[in-house]
Amino acid sequence: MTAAHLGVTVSAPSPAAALSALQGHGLRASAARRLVVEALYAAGQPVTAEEIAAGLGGRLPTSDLASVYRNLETLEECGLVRHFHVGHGAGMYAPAGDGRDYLACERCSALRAVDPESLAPVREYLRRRFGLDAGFSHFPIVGRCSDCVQQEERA
Amino acid sequence: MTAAHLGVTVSAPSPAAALSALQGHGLRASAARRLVVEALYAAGQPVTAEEIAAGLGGRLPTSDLASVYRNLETLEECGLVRHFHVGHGAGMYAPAGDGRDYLACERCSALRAVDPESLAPVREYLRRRFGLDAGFSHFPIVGRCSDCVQQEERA
DNA sequence: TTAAATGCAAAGCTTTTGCAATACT
DNA sequence: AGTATTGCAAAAGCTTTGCATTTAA
Repeated sequence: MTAAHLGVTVSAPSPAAALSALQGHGLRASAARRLVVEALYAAGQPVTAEEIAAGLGGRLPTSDLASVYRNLETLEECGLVRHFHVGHGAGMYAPAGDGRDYLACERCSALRAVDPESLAPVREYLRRRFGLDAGFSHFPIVGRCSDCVQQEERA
Repeated sequence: MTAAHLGVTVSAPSPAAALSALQGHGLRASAARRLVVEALYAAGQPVTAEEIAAGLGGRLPTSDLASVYRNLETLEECGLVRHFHVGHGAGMYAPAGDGRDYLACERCSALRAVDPESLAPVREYLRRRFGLDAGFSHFPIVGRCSDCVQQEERA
């Protein structure tokens, strides 16, 4: 059972801290891993494995996509990374413990970061009414964002 | 712009009615289409394209998977079928206008049908607080069902 | 030194597409 | 008859896996 499977989240405040944490788990801080970690922090928002492998579009060195996936999985098992799924596209990855939840637009794919506390009433309602424990961290709420709703009203 | 794209839902009460509706759209009621429609109604719950193509595991004739996908799309464009996505797996298809929403368990994959009205407070909250128009019909709410929560508490 | 990690290639899974053959109207 | 639809095969998009080679500790 891994950290991620236990729901443990290790809030690493920086790439260096994340790599130290990795080594604390007996894992190596390889170049490929450094790249993944740096990309996640540099992006400032959730990114896909593909974007990481591409060095965030040139800002960082590139890496092999399969290795990126393997390293994201490793980092997630250590509680340093989390990922979630939105719509049909590729999975989105972010540093764990970023203290954010996301709302996704199914039309324009926009991601809106929100305070997890602001979803507490929803979680509470679902728990009480259905016994459903919805975290929204792995499968965020998907809908149409206000911009898209307005656009559709005009049309 | 198709019926489905307009958000129009044509509640066909039976396979025969659905096929009539199809013909009303100038489309043909082919054998392959009949199979898809009958499978959707016979299943009584959302099913995957693969399950339809397999004739619901022997209960019905089989069909080509690519044709099933094409026919599901056609039916959806006529407002006769809807589909939604749960977790990582394949898309789930059901007759449109079944008057149900679903809650999904991310652990055991169970689908729980609920009265759409029972999610109104959640929709209302999301709309007011975030301007998010969440229908939950294409991307249902995902969480851990009560059974799985209990199991985890014991462990 | 040596086990962990990488890079490449190939495969898996769901869904889509091209196209000649078929079947509905 | 004429066109919508089918079935098959191939490909696309995301992710995982096998394996020989490299590299961190």
